[in-house]
This record gives sequence, structure tokens and C-alpha cells, in this order.
Amino acid sequence: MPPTTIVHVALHAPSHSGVGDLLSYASPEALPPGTLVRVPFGTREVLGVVWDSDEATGELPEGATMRAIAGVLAGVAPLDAPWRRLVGFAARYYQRSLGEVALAALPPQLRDLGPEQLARRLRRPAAPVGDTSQDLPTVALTPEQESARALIAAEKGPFVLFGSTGSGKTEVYLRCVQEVLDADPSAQALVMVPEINLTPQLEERFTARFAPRFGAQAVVSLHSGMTNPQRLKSWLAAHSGTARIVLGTRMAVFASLPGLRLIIVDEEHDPSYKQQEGARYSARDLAIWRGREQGAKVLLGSATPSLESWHASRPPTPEDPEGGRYLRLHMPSRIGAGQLPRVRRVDMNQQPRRAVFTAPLLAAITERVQRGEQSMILLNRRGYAPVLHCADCGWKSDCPHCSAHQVFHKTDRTLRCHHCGYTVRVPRHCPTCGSPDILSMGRGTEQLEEQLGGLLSEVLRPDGSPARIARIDADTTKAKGALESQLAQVHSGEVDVLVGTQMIAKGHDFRRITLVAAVQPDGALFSSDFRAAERLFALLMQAGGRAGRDAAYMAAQGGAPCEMWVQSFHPQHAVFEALRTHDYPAFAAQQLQERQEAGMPPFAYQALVRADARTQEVAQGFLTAASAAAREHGLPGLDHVTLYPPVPLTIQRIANVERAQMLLESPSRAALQRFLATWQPVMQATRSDPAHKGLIRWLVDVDPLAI
DNA sequence: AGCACGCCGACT
DNA sequence: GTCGGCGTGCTC
Repeated sequence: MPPTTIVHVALHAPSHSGVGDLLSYASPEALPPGTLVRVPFGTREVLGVVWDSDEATGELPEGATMRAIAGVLAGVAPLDAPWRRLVGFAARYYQRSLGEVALAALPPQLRDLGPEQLARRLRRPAAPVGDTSQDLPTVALTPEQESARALIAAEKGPFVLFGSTGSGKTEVYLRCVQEVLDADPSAQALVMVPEINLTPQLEERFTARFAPRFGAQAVVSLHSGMTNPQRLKSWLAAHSGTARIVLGTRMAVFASLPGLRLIIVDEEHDPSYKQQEGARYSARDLAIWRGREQGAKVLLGSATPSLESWHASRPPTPEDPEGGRYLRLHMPSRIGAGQLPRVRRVDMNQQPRRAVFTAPLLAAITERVQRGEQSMILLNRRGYAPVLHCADCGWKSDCPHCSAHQVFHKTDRTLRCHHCGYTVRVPRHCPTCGSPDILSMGRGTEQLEEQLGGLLSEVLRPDGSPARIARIDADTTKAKGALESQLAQVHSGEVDVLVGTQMIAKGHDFRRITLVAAVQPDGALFSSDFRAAERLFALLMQAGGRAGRDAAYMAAQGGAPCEMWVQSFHPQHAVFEALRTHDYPAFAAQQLQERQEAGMPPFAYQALVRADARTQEVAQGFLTAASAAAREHGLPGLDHVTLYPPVPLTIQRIANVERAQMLLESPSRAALQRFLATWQPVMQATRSDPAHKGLIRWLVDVDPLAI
């Protein structure tokens, strides 16, 4: 019997590939939208999703033939309409093809699993379910937590839970999840965290709380650190409704969750929620959209909310009777934790030149070691020194492939480019003039660890043993499980001083840390990135929040307050001033005023178009031509959108590819969207013009985090 | 994105 | 003489 129906299928082909959003295939039977199918595509067979289409029969382009679908993934229910709407919105908003977003949102193993292998996976025996009559532990909420819980239960949201580090946000999350799941046996909750590292401790906490009632399989995780089979299993559990709680990183926002009733975005300000390749989506922003669309409440939690969320949750005032669209909930008190750390600023102008650890900071660290307490030193630069240079001829350790220095790593005597990975052995003599006088400039975590070792060599712990220093950064945690074992060492008290990059500032509770120091935070103060101050403030607050989280321990130590040290040449800077008073609202108000005056987000909407080519001329030429074409066509929205001239990226060349970008700005998100949508085909036409032959790729980043 | 086709350098 | 580099083009 000949095929009778035409189905429209989304599959993994990027929007710039010339393939339209949906491809037409013949099918022996009508298939509902959302059905997973395998279809022939060129020489291979790929996974696709049957999509809704207006075209009644689907007209094929002139001369195209239609092939038949190869098979249906039976046993997997079609992806529901809310999921398809989410994918459709994300594809449109972030200027990518439907298929690219849809397929990226599915577990990778679904792509290469044959129908019979899949059937085997699906045939797994159902795990025992929990006992719904099982009482859950009743944790008494503080008045602040209780009032937040009650408002979340009563209001529609979205909510911004503004709670200090240690204010018990997680307990509020647990209670909200519990209420939502108890109210409806098919309800599901999605809880996101910024980093993979944070999922195990979250999973532990949620499983401990909910497994008795809902069964151990009710809590699943979804992040890129899992193996493909694990990911498939979690995804299927979420899709089928077996999983009631899904914990994960940004990718989890695309999980198929038919019963979704609550989305929690923890540490919502964290830049990790913005995907930096492929479809450059913001999981936090999509969570808001998805919640509204699917009728799920959305809760954004942070001690230092993003200025976007802070502004959106501004309470109504006489001048602004509407207020923001979000509801802000405030939990200022730390519970079961000590005071917020006292902030000590060291004015580097008053200190001897080139001092890394100033005398007062070193004395404070020494004291902690002698008392058996721990210190944490932050420096956002790994390696020993960011660059080597020749004292005689001025040679610098520039990467031959990038416009960046190669970083000196003393541990393995290498020079490594952190952008393209190009690695060489450290030269004994200057490669240009042969001089042996090669010096390192600046310092990284390796050097900090080494210097601290020297400075504390005579310092003894209470038990008479020498001080121990550990370093945690991307270099020491490359091996699987390395981070966990290093963290365990810190927890067990084997380590007195922990040196590391921002990796150590996030999420981990170090009970015995009573001093946190940022030795060189100034770089972010006068950065060209307008969000640098916001990020620094969040990082320092978060790092400071690591200290003194255990009031009982602190009391046992004699009640000396925890300290957060900042060494700076600009100790009076607004960032440090607000840090000293732990006053995020004041900092946010000041930053928002600056942003408003300068017409920057959240008072304006931005997009970046980036172009890569062998030469800067070709890259910029494409961008110039694309904006000229936009003006020629008189594209809609253009009168409300500012197109800035192309400029090289901060790191202009990576792996011998020149990069240029162009900023688009508009006071209206809708106008920017309208413009981008119509500009896309114009840019594709520009790209196929032989004049721009050397262009390697171009991409659009909507709501970029860094410009 | 993949994957094939196609045209130029260092190796069995 | 072949293997393999990645530029270009195509996929319902």
C-alpha cells in the first residue's frame, strides 16, 4: 500500500544550513504532532519530531522529492503541546531553527538508539513507588520562611526569593515542592541549579526528604555530566511522569514535563544559566516563559538577584503604582548560621608595591591556622603567571594562534593558551634574543599557593603540625571525582588554607571557614563589560557567604566573627562599600540608576551578531554589509533599533580565526525581536554573496551577558 | 550538523 | 603512486 499522508518533521539542521524549519515526509498513517520518528536525511537516517504545521498537504519546493519516514519510536508518547510551544518560542526568540532546539532538548541517546534497543530500555520493570501516607519530617519554618511559603502558595508569581546566604532558601524550596506534589498526584516540579557540581548535594537533600513518600525514583537529575544512558533514563522518567521532581542544570528547562506545576531557579543571577553555544538561551528567562505558558509557578532564588530580576520585582510606589511583573519575597536573616562576615578592606595604595598578601591579611590567615580554623583565598586566574616576558628584548609569551598570552604553568613547566589549548614547554632562553632573563608577570592560583606555602612555613596548627594549603581550580579538578575528593579534604579539616578560582565560591558549605579573602578583585571594577561590577558583587557576596555558616561551630571558636577580606587599590568603590554593609538593595539601586541613565539593560534590550573569518576585514565586512542590507530593505522595527558599527571582540583572534561583532540595541524587546526575525533571511542572502566568501560563520546572541 | 565529493601535500 | 587535509555543497 502506498504512503498516504504527509508529515512535517523537525530535525537537527541549523537554521543557516539552507534547510527549512520543517521537512515533509510521506507516512503510511497520520502521526500526531510530537511523535518521535526516524527519517532518511541525505545519506543517513536521523531522529526527528513530527511538528504542527499549517500547510495542509505541505508543498514541496520545486523539483524536490519526498521520501517516506523510516519508522516511529513506538513506546515514547508524543511530546506534548506545551513542550512544542516552548521549543518553538526558544527557536524563534534566539534565532535558531526549530529542529536544532528540539533535538538539542532531547537526550542524545535517543538519536542513536534503534527501535528495538529503545524498546528494551522501556521494558524495564517499574521501580516500587513510595507510600503517600508516609509522613514527611516537619521542619519548623522561621517566620520569614513561612511568610515566603504562604505568599508563594497564595499568589501567582513569578517570585523572586531574595534571601541572604544561609537564610534557608532551600527549605522554602522543599516546602513549595512538597505542597505542589501533594496537591496533585500527577504534579511535577523542576529545580535548577547553575552548576553540575551542585546537583549531587541537591539530589541528596531532595531524595532524603521525598523518597519516603514518593519513592526513590521520583527524584531524578538531568545535566551534561551524566552518562548518556543515565540521561535517557531520567528524561524518560520525566516524560512519562514517573519522576515527580527533576533537578538539573540549564538544559533541564527543556525537559518534557507533562505535569509541571513549579519551576525553581536557584542562584538565578548566575551567568551559567545562559548557554554560550548553539542556541544561546537563558534557562532562567525560558523558565519564566514556560511557567506562564504551562501554568506552573516560577520561583527565582538568590542572595544577589540579577539586576533584571531585581528590577522586574520592584514593589509598587506612588510614582510607579504598577511595580514590576514579579513578586519579591525577602528573607534577610541567617538561620542556624552566624553573623554575616565582617568586611575588611585593605587599601593597596598604603601597602608596599607588589605585595600579594599584605601584612594584615597574612597575619589574619596565620591566626586562623593557629586557631585550627580555615581560610579561603580567591583569585580568578589559574596557572602560575598570566604571561612570561623577556627582560632584554621585551618578548612576551603570546599564543601564535590567538590574540592572547600563553599562561605559565609551573607545575608541568608549560606555556598554555587558555583559549585554543596550544601548549609548549617553557623556554629556558628567550625565543627571540636568547637571553636567559625570562620573567613572569602577574600571578595566578599556582603562584598564590606557592607563596603562601613560603609565608606560612613556620606557622603551626594547634596540634603542632605545619599548615596545609590546597588549591582547587579547573587544573586540579580535571580528573573525574577530583573535585569531590578535594572538597572532602577541606571538609575533614585536613586543609587550613584553600586557594582557588571562583569555582570554590559557589554553593559548597565549608563549616570551618572563618576567613575569605579576595586578593586581587580590581580587574572587574573598570572592565569594559557593564555587568562586571554586578558579577563581582555577586561573587564576593557568595564567597563571603561561605564563611561562618555554622553558628554552633563559631560559638565554640569563641565567637570571633568571620571575616571577608578585600585587597584593593579602590577600597572606596561602590562595590566594596555595599559589600561592607551587606547591602544588596543599595548596590542594586545605584547600579540600576547608572543603567537607566546610560540606557542599558534592563532598560534596553540587546543582541549581538558575531562573525568569524580568516581576516578581520572579511568578518567586519559581512557585518557592515548585513546592516546596510537591513537599512536598504527598510526592515520593520529598524526605527526602534540601533545598529552599532562592527568591532573586533576583546579577544580578537582565537585559533587563527578573527572575530568581529556588532551590537544591536532597542528600548523595546518586541521591536528588537521583529527586526531580528526579518533580518535573518537578509543576513543569509548577504552571506551567500560571493563578496563574503571567506566568512567562516555568523551567529546571533539575543540578550547577551557580555558585550 | 553530518557527510560526500573534490582537489593539493608527505608518506608506505 | 596512495592517504588525508578541509573548502564547498546538499539534505524533504
